[in-house]
Amino acid sequence: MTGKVRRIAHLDMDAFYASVELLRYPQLKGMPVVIGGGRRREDDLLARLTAERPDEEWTAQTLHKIPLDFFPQLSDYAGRGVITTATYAARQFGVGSAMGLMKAAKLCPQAILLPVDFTQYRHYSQRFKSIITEIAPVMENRGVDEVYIDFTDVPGGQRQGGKVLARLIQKAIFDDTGLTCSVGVAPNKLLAKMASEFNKPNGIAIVQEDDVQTMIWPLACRKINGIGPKADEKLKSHGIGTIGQLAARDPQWLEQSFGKRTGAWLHAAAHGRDDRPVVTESEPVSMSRETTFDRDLHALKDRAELGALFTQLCEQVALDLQRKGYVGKTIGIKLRFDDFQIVTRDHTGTHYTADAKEIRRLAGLCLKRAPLTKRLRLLGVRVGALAKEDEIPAMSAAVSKPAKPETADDWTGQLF
DNA sequence: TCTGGGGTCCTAGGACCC
DNA sequence: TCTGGGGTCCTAGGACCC
Repeated sequence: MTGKVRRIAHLDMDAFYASVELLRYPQLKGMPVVIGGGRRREDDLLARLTAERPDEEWTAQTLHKIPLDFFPQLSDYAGRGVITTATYAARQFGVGSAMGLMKAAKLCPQAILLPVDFTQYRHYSQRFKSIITEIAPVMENRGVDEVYIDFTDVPGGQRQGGKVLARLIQKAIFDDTGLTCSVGVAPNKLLAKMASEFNKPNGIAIVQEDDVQTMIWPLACRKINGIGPKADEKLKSHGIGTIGQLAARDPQWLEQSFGKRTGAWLHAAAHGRDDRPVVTESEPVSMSRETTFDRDLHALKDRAELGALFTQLCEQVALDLQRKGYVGKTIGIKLRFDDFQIVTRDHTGTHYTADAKEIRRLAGLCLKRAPLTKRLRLLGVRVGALAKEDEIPAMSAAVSKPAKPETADDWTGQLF
């Protein structure tokens, strides 16, 4: 028997949000459907339902019972927002993730627009992940619909390069949830991630060390997880379009052009090298809440509205922290102006807190340091430098002194 | 009628300490 | 009256990912 080799899988649920919605509304099968529009859409829906079907009581918890004919077609929708997921039928029309709803409406006006229902998606997320860990315990979370799995020491994980185990997991997930996924198995996370895209949907792809030249080098650099639009553009400006072209460049030249660290990483990635482990546990670094307004707001003219929203965001972040048992030391704000410029301000305090009023007070101080001449499109509140509530570092043991009430006047009370 | 929300990590300069 | 490094923390911005 030959020795074990490292086998890492990347598993990606197919059109996850949309597929979960299809479980709820099977009659949508084969039809173009997009999910998106943000949370406010839920509120709008609830308001409409309450108005138009008053005989039933509608809350966020009963949202999943909304009759299908309540949802608009894209052509009837007027509002801000982007697509989170599109069904494969909708993708045929060229619509896809992160596309603005207005643009999508032009490409596929007949698509049904469903609001996001995170509660439901989280439920299915936990289900498919627990199925995986029962079979292969070393799993790393990559958001709600993706994981890495270490196949190396799992029984059967070496057979046919991982194909047998991948198929077993696929089947177990489908039998339990009715959802399909795509799996790539390779010597490391970098290659596994790329491989999982090869045979979507409901596919499996196996990449071996020797396959890098034939299977990876023809791909665009953008397929490397970590090369985004900016890096891709820069690579193209140097005549580098494919991973093979990147691999052919002198590593010294890469380090000179992209910086020591990035250059070395680019070189390694292009050769399919990556030794990052599969990490099963991690602590959160920050928690935040942000919201894009229905219309751009003015710091002074819309002061009351902004002040109320600001307080609400602080309360939501505080609740998130408390629910998960965290406290934080750095409080920050984020503003997006009407021209899409983003500004952040933060402040690291002397003690940890998860108290809404204290967060509100410190975020208010941050706000006073931010420029507020342009109209605002988005407002966010963030708490960072987190610690577990029951494991606060001894040096700064003082926790969340409740904020003084006088702070309430806030929203730029100082300005102008 | 362009462009969500929640994250992580990196960089770079300045403060401050030894 | 001159001129060090190294290390860490903080802040702001930006790239990138799901």
